[in-house]
Amino acid sequence: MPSKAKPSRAYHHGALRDALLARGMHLVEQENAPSLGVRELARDVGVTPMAVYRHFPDKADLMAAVAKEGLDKLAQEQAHAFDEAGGGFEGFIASGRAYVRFAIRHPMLFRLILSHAPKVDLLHAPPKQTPAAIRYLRENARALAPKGADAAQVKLLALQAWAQVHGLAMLMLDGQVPADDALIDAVINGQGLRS
Amino acid sequence: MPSKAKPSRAYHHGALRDALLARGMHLVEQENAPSLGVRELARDVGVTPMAVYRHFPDKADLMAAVAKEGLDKLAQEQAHAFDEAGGGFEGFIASGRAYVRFAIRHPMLFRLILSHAPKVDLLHAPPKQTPAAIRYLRENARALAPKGADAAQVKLLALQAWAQVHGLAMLMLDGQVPADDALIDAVINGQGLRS
DNA sequence: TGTACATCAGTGAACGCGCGTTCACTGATGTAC
DNA sequence: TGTACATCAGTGAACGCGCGTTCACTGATGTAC
Repeated sequence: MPSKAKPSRAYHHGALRDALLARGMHLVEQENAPSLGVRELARDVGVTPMAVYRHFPDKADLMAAVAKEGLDKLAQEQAHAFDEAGGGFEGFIASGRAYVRFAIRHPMLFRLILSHAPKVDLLHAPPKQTPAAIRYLRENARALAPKGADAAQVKLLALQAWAQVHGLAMLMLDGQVPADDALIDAVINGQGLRS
Repeated sequence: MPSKAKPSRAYHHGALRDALLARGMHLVEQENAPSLGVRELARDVGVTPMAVYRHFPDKADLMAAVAKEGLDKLAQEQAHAFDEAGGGFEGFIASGRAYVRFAIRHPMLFRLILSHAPKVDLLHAPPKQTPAAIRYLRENARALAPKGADAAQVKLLALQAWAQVHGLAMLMLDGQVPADDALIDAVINGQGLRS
């Protein structure tokens, strides 16, 4: 009883959409290729390339969806690191370290997030429109800003912190700086190296 | 008098190599595509794709050559900004600003430099092996480090400065932060925004 | 409860594209005798 | 000084690949009467 033609409708109710996103996340977390392909993803899920187009208008839209999930995951990991460190300044440092480590562990996803996630004007966008990761960064900056700092100063502090960890992450991703945990700590908390 | 077959040997003595590099730089400075293609470059220079392979073993080697030139150019612009600002701390700030502006003005070249230029371990490589841009960064850090700082602390300071400006550059390139001159200054010199 | 039919998520084949790279070649240049 | 020849920088055509996307279709599912 050979089944030449596979039965269609293996997924119901947008379940294939979920599967595409889940496998997409998985691939993008594991690989370090320049980009995730529509055909590649379809192959991985076990479906025709065209099936993807039932759920996403085009490749860019699919990428944006994966990037959004990735951004949420990054925010979660940062929040977790913050809590585990007991919050406060130590928590802030820990969340920065989590950011860099996330980038190193998932280079392709990290780049995807930066290139495809919704752009946010950190300095002017209202809180409602910012993704969790950014809102989180801002809140931390506000809590740690010197007393009497105005809103603009807080936002600038947040941006400086972001630029610092982001730059370190990118330099390590591009192999310009060794991806060394001790080095991450040293750069982020500003203390000199012990060696 | 139609000339069907173009005369070969239009370039002499590695002149085509120079032309390829020059036009490659030009293209890579102007465009913002993900990558420069062998065929694209050959087309631009007015030569068969295969002619490129007389001078470069493969695409990666060609890219590395362009990246190296780009890195030198970046270093020159930084040095120029440093001198124009009168050196010292102001010069250091100015060279950081020049770094970010270079990235914004030449996104593709900047990315190419980061991905294809020779990797350098900023913290451990001997000066002879470091490109001018990195040596320059180190010298600045040394000059500005607090008195009594040891070598490791100076190198860490250099890395922190690099991460700061590099992160800002990347965030602006990816559209996560507006590419605003006032913002660059504010982030780099650490003062609060005036607005 | 049974039947007719619209919906819609999938298939399978193909298009057109540009890429990096290979192969065999051509014809001008420089050199040795 | 003239001729024979090796060198070598280019040409032109083709290969094989994977991509995003189109088109026409099929067949199972859910719904209305």
